[in-house]
Amino acid sequence: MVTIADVARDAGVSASTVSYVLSGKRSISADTRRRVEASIRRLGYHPHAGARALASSRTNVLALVVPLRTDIHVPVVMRFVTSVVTSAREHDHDVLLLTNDEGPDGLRRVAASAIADAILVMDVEAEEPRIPVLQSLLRPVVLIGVPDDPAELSCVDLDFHAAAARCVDHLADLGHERIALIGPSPAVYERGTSFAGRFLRGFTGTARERGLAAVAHSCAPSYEAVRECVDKVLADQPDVTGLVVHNEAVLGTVLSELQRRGHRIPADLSVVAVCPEDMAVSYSVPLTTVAIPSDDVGRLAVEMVLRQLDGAAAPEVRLLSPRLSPGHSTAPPPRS
Amino acid sequence: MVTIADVARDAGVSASTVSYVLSGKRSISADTRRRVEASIRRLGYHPHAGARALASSRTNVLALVVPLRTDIHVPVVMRFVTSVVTSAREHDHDVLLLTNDEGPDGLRRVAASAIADAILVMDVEAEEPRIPVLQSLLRPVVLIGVPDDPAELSCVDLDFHAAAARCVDHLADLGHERIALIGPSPAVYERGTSFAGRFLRGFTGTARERGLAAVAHSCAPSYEAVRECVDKVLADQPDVTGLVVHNEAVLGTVLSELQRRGHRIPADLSVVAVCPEDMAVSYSVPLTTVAIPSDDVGRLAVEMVLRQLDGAAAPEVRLLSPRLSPGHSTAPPPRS
DNA sequence: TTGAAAGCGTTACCAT
DNA sequence: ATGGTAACGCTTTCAA
Repeated sequence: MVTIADVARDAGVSASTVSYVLSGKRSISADTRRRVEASIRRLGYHPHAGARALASSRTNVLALVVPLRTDIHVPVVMRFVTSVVTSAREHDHDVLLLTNDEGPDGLRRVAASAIADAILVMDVEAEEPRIPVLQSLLRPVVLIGVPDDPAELSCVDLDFHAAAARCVDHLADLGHERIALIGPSPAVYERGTSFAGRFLRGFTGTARERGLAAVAHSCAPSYEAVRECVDKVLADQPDVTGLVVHNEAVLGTVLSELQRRGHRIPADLSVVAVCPEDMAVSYSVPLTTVAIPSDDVGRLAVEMVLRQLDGAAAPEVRLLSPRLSPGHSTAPPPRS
Repeated sequence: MVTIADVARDAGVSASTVSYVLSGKRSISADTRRRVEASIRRLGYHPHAGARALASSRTNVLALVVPLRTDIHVPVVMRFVTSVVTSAREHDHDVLLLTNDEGPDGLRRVAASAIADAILVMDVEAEEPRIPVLQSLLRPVVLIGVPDDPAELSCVDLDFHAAAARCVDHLADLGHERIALIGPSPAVYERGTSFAGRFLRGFTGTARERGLAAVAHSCAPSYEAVRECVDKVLADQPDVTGLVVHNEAVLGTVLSELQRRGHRIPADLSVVAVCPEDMAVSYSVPLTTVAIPSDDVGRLAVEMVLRQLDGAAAPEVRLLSPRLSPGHSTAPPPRS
């Protein structure tokens, strides 16, 4: 193994000088810097991560807790993961993948063993049970999602309440009076997943404010569930003209099913989808969309947690404003 | 921070004894062991990962290189990832998530910095360009997928050639004479993804052996592509009675599209799907399936790499035998 | 069965 | 602007 001592010898300087060249924590003469950098390249030197961690109490690793649940839409999860990994690498950090099956002990282990410097948590619930553990870790934490009581933990997410409002407003502005929401799987609501409740409240609240008749149903990701759900929507809201779909997993199936039943989009029925931007393009009709900005959220999560590590930031809650991109799936309601 | 010295003092033993209690590398009297373990629990001691890595040159971390591509089906990728993480934890290892955007340097960095002990690589191509780097790392590597020339690297995957043969045999045994394959996205073939070519060769080869007329088409994951692909299949093989779908992303769309066009499954057309087991259950017809055993593959990958780390194993190529689970989507062909 | 002590490769403080 | 040298917390050899 090539060590810092090898580089130092090769460059004719001391080990500490090599270290300082690498960290930039003190000024180095141009000449010395060049020689050291040349030696580093020539020898193919890479600092030993463990030694570094031991000496500096910094691992340059971020732990990311991902959900293993099957009721959450995997492609969406993966977008967040990708964004976090990419952003982390841009800041010279690596990402350790954690799941929840170890429970609180897993978090304690990672934090106490100094395997990672900080923790990012996905799949946050309204009454997030992990908050006490996370607070006890003495390490920066960022939740991707916003619990009812963040309790001094940083959070970042799309403002799902505003996102729902945006959807409803869009439909209301077009003149729709009877609208419906197809939301996430019942399982997602049942365990109180934070974004689902926030969106639902935004939907019903705004509908009430705008004087619209509104119904909401959850929908499991199976063909039968979609059919039942569409049945229920049409039963509860017989002359529905506006539909909000906040469920990436069933979006395609919902659209086919509606078309199968003879509803033309948007002539008979306007549809607004809530999903990552690039997901909305793969359907026959270009959808009117409120985007889930997974890239921004992931990047912000990383930046927030790194700022905390630098001691330069207090915990904060960041809700990203929704943006609605008009497509061809919404139009004024049909005159009846 | 609680150190091994704290535990040693608390238990009235030396630090080395605590270390040996933890590692089990020498015998400890029952009494000492109890006292040490009690102290560990009471103080909440967790060994410092960096210190450990430095002293033992073992990080207990496995690096996993995942594809960021969008042409590969994300839920399938995630199943492998999940399986790897779970298995790794069962063997007291953590998983570091790597992507390919750093290129070969990323692999060198991770290996040379001793951030991870070994590397698992997903999304393997037939002419895998990463093989030279991987060989140069001096660390155990397991490829999840099999390149044309593994060159002394360990590999594990479903035997896709045999899997295709199994599909064709099943249809041939039922009496089908004209069959078709809907394979992965063109992009997957173009970059020579290992499993795609192996499956395709198994398909055409076995069809020839069995004397069946066979056509094969790739299919991008969009509604239009599916329609075109189905068109092409029906044009090239007008009286097709057996269809193999090796493309999780379009499976549902293909089924709907066929039904929309009046093909009853399996009365008019038998369909065999190649996909993870649990994916096959979410359709209206329970599908005849050749399962992609992501759990087994991920677990084996971890076990193989750990065995190499223990020095107890040479590189090996493991191809898992396919298993066909009969569903209600295949039947004898209609009499014409 | 246990203890003492020498590393492991960095960082960062104290000098100069 | 640079060098020397204690840490950092653990593993493992050598001794007893």
